[in-house]
Formats: sequence, C-alpha cells, structure tokens
Amino acid sequence: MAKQNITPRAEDYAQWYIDVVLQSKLADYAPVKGCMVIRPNGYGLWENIQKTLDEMFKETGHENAYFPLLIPESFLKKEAEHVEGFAPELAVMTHAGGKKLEEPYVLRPTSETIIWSTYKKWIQSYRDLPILINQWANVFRWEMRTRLFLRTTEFLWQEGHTAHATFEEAEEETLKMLGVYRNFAENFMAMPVYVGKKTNKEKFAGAVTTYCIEPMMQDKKALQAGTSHNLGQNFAKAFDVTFQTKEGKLEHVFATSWGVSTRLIGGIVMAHSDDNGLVIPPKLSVIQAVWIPIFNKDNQEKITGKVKELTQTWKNEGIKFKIDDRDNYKPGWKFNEWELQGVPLRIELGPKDLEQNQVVIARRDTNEKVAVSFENVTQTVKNLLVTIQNDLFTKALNFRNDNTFVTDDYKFMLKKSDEDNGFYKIHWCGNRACEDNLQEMGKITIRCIPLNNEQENGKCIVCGEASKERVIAAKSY
RNA sequence: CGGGACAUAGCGCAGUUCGGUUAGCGCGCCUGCCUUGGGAGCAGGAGGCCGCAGGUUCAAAUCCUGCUGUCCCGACCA
Repeated sequence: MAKQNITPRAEDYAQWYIDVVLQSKLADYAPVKGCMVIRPNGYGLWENIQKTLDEMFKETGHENAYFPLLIPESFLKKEAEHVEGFAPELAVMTHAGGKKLEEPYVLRPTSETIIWSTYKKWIQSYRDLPILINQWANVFRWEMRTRLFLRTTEFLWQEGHTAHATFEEAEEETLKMLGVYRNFAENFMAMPVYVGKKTNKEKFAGAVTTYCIEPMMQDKKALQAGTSHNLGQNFAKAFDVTFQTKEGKLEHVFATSWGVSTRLIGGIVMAHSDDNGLVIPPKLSVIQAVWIPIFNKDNQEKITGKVKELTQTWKNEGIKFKIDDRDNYKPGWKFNEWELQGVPLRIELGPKDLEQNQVVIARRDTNEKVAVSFENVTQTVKNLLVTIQNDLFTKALNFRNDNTFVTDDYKFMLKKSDEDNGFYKIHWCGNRACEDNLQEMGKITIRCIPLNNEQENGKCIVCGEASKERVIAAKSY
C-alpha cells in the first residue's frame, strides 16, 4: 500500500476531516442516523477532557449529580422561548411497556427544565443558595445534518446548572465558568479562543445573556466550542422557584447554565491535525510518547530490555507512554500508524542507537528528529511535551491572526469571504436586520461581541449607523 | 427537510448501460518461510443473502417500487 489514504486538506477539507476521524479510530458510524460510536481513541480523549474539566469544576465549588434522560413533554413547554428554540430537534418517546403513554416523554436536549422542576423542591430560603451542580450526560438533538463529533444526534457533554440569590451573583458565575472554558481551551486544547457575548439572534433559547468561546479551525471557520448562559429568572419564573430573602421577601431565583460537549474532540481534530492524521496536544493525549524498538530476533531482548530500563521511572514522572514491541509490523509501518493516531512523540531505539547510547526522538507536530543520549531522554521528553503544547498554541494563534481581518468595507468582506473563509472584525449597529443581512449575503454570522472590547467609534458595515465597537464575524460550524 | 451522489469481502474498487455458468481485483486477514532504521518479499489459504424489504422474470448484483444509511450543497442547530 502507498501511504495512508487521507484526502489532503487542501483538496477537500470536509472529506479530510472525516478521513482523519475514521482512520485514526476516534469514531465509527452507528446503525442509527446521526449517531456514532466513540471508539477507545476518541473516548480516551473525552476522558482526559472530562478529568481536567471536572477538577476545574470542583475547584470552583461545583458538585456532580445526575438527572434523568426522560423529561415530560409539558416541562419543555413552560418556558416559551425555550420550547420554541428546541421544538424542531426534539426526539419524543410515545410508547412504553407496550402501551401509548399518557404524556409523551422528551429525550433531553438539555436539562434546564427537569432540573428547575427539581430545584423548586430544594429551594426555600436564601440559605439554600447557591446551588452549584454539574452533570455529565448524553443529550439528543434531532439535527437535519450531522457530522462526526461536530453535530450528532446523540452527544456527550457536561451541563452546569446553578441557582443564585441575585442577578449579579449569577452573572459572576456565568463569567467564571466562561473563564474556566477559556483556560481549558487555550491551555489544554492549545486552541486560542475569542471570548465574548452572543447577539440576541445567536443566544440560547431561554437565556438573558449567552457567552461563548470561539476558536478558528484550519479552514478558517469558527467553531462554537463552549457556552455559558446567564438565565436570569426565566426558568425560575417558568417553574415558580422562589426563595425567601434575609428580609423575608419572596423572590425568584437566578440561574445559570454552561456546557461543553464531545464537539471539542472535533475541535482538536480541526485545529491541529494535518494530512498525515491526528495531532493531539500532549496535555490531552492518552499516549504522550510511543517507543518503537527496532530489533531482529538476535537483539530483540537486548533492545526492549534497554527501553524498559530507560522508562523505569516514567510512570512516577507522569509521562504517559507505550512500548510498541509488536514483531509482526515493521518499524516504518508503526511510524505511520502512530502518526495517524496523533501521538506527540515517537522514540526509536535500534542497534545503531544502542551502540551510541542514544535514542532518536521524533515530534509529531513538526516531524523533527533529534538524537538524545540515554541519560537525557527523560528530561528531553518532558521538555518536548511542554514545547509541543506551547508550539501548537502559538501556531494556531498565528494562523488565526493571519486570517482575521479588520474591515469597514462590506463589498470587500463579502468578496473575500466568498473566496476564502476568515474572521472579520467589523462594526455593527446592533440591529437584527443587519445581522440577518450578513447571513443572507455572505453566510456570515456574528460569532461574538468580545469581552473587554476596545471601544472605537465607527459605522455599521451593513447600514452605516453608529457603532462603538467591533464584533467578530465569520462563517461557522 | 429540499437538490445531487453513493451503498458489491474488514477497507478501496470493477462488474450494473444491454438480466444468463461458480461475482472478480488490490490492500488487509490466517499458515509457513524470510525479514525488521519510513507502510518488505515469496508460497499457500480463509472470507460474500451484492445495504434492507417487496416486485417483474424460466433466471436479478444487474430492471421496477419502497425503505435505511453515508457524503456533498442549501434551510436549522452545541
């Protein structure tokens, strides 16, 4: 066989993505439309994502709980905007136990309604607040068009649901979790993100304010990678959740919700990978370094023995590694296989190296190879893992900056966006009509209004009305 | 949900136009030998309800109808 048969990015980006996901064994298609099997490679990544985020949630005072998958249909209908937003994508259970159900159950598209119906029972006084709960769960959204990890009918996520005594406290929580997401995206996924507020058109159905993180993928489109909502009193009012204040007054509770999903895995693929397959940031990689001993029958024992000796301390050092000593595959085959699966470092040890007391270390992200003496292997590997993590971020940041354009010329933007994707920093008057026009004319949406945005007087790129700041606009997933 | 393409061995494909022995090829897989520093070589072998369900016919991978799934393009969304 030639090399792997991954469609090059330049030729067909969408097909490249599918090829990488399937061939690197992240996922496989399932028998049901829009569903996928998350394979060990993909699930291992998800477990690392979960583990890291879960610690961050705990550190910020949250606890995990679990609410049921099935939600009475009537619950969804209690919050008008909410039901309107989700109605088209609901999967509904109508029969059970061989009978038609009195009231259909909805497979949760998100859990605000069932959680707030429960919080009603738990909250009486300001002393019961705040409630800071997260749940790891699956959700169902019947999407018209699905894509592995990016949009599937069933997906895994976490959803935080908190209850507070004041709007300010809810807002603080919303922004705090947005910060957690930003930290995770940038420092673990090595994916620079714009952090900002959604427009009314783009916000969550039922939220007062939606905040988000938006990274750029390698095709220069935006991916909504995480959202954090200040729900105000909308759900508390819909479910009549009130509490008694210190002063004895009855008030509706303030809510937030925030989530990231297995879509992040699609983000990792699209942010860093190349035509040879996956590239995974070291901090999230299930295997950080793979050893490929190069041997024949005569020296096999000697060489694998040396590898074991050199890695004796690695478990304690916290380096996640694997020794690929299969004798039914040749080294060259293994090189390609592990590259395809995105392992950050490959370490070769063959007879020639043994003679010279060295190993050869190859970086997945740059393909660079260096010879390193036995005594320096451990430290070099540790350093390289840090370097790769940083380099991936820098590379992605430079890529985003190179493809972000500040413009006041609508025609230029539409023309440019027609030829190639990119982020545009544009003035916008704040009106829905102009936002709709962007979408109609260029399939461009306003991804966010950046937080701590530089204030600058300008004119809306569509209508020319006054604007005080620039927003991020782009085509998106 | 509209438009288009596709579905034959684990993967990639040929065969379908114009129905006709036992459905092929490459890679992979199994056995053995030989090999091992960028997807080695030779020999032998296993593997198929031709996506599913109906129909037409003496005869269907091939023709007809329905369904399901995947991909692409649109409208909708994390």
